[in-house]
Amino acid sequence: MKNNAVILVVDDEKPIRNFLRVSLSSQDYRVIEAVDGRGAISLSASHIPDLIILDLGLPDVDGLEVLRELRQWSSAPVIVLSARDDDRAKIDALDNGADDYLTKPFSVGELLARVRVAFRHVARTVGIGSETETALRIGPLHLDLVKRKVSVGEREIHLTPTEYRLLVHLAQHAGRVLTHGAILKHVWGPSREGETQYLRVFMANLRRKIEDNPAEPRFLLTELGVGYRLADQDEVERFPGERD
Amino acid sequence: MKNNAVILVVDDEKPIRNFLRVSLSSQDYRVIEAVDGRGAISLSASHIPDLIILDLGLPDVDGLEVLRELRQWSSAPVIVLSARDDDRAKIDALDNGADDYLTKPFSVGELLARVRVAFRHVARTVGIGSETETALRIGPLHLDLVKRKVSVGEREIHLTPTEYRLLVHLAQHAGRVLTHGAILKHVWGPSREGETQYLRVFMANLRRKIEDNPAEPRFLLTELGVGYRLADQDEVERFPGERD
DNA sequence: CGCGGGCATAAAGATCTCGTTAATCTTTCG
DNA sequence: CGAAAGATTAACGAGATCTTTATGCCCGCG
Repeated sequence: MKNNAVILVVDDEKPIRNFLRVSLSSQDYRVIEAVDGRGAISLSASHIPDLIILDLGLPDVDGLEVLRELRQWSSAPVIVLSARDDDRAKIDALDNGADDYLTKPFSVGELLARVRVAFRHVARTVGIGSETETALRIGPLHLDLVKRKVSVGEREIHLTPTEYRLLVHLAQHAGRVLTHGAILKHVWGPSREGETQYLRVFMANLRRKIEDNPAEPRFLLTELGVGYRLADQDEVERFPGERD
Repeated sequence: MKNNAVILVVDDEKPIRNFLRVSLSSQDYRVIEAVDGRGAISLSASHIPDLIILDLGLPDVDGLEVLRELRQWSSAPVIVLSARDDDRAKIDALDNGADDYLTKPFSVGELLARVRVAFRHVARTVGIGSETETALRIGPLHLDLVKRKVSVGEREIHLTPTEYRLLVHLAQHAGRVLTHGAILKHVWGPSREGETQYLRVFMANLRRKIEDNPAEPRFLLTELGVGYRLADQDEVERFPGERD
């Protein structure tokens, strides 16, 4: 299966954008592009990229400002590119929410390696003890965050990008109730907070795909008037009937 | 505020170790040191550092080998230092489990900033996985505010949004008498203050759900002419008939 | 002994929320 | 370019929840 991760490239220089697009696409990343700060913010809000590559030298807004703005609601990793090689610039960027800092000119190989590191971090979830896992399991439901694959028991499930983001978000907070607003903000971006109807449609779709009996969900539970909750391990195990 | 994180510095050159020790200690990190690969592995195993700063040019073992070894069982972030500035070296290190790569000579400020980034990543992953303490317990009555779950003994109780708000409000003031007006204002908003009858209906519903014998409540006590009170720990532990 | 205030409970609407379907755009991909 | 997949929007029935009303109980007081 393809790597459906979406990467937002923010740079005002066309050659660099082209260069990055080609390099990233060749690794099966999906690339979207912005040429300035405002575009970066609005694209982030509308497309919810999984990673952002941000040139600090933007024509309209200060790159750091973009970074701070993004960090208000997005937790996607940000790799900063910059021509400036001085300490101050690096420290400022890193302390304002950047996850990495690369000085131009940089090599594609290094950039791709650092992108892989960033995704490794995202996929990292705490498992038993101090071991880290790149997968989530709730009873027979299994999410592989690296391969972006979902399965119930032995059955592999195909999810659309939005469905996947939604399920991962729920799974990372398994057992907890998430309000409609919180889910919408994280999965659809801050502009769609309030569009509860989206959520209902997607929950219905998800249930159809991962529940044996969508009318009586075992995993995707409704908290009426509040939001949704993915059952945690204990809850799922109480219902016999399927091996895992 | 003390920062008790333990950082393992692995470098064969004493001046660099000294330099790092001073820089890191000044930020209240606790520093332990190893001069070669074998020492690094054994110190990691015995002291379980929270972060590792690893020079790749070690006298005994190849740095990459150390990295791979560590990654078998440790998930502590590793920041690699190296004199080599070529792509191949960086990519190899990053793909073998390093979280960051700094070329010597580097600035303290940048190193510290990258250390902060690494800890930010750790904090995020453990934050999600760890259990939170926000729970209230009054005898067998248990409220988990994070999961939004209520149980009496082993029995889970389903509450409607309003019932839940009401119970939480009472529980947060367990043992104290709350007037009708105060409860109404908090749970329904200021406009409904005065509608005491609401409250009676909801108290009856709550009692039916959480009391063994709603006619002789153990938890939800009526203060005649004043308001209601949730029994505190001590009261509940006595036998129901024994009050007063 | 009857009365009235404060309370508990039940039950009948009224209202809100959810799940589902289906139609319509939009984007992706061959 | 056309087909297919995915996202958005609108509509509606079913069910849960909230509000309102009605009724009966307990108890102190005249």
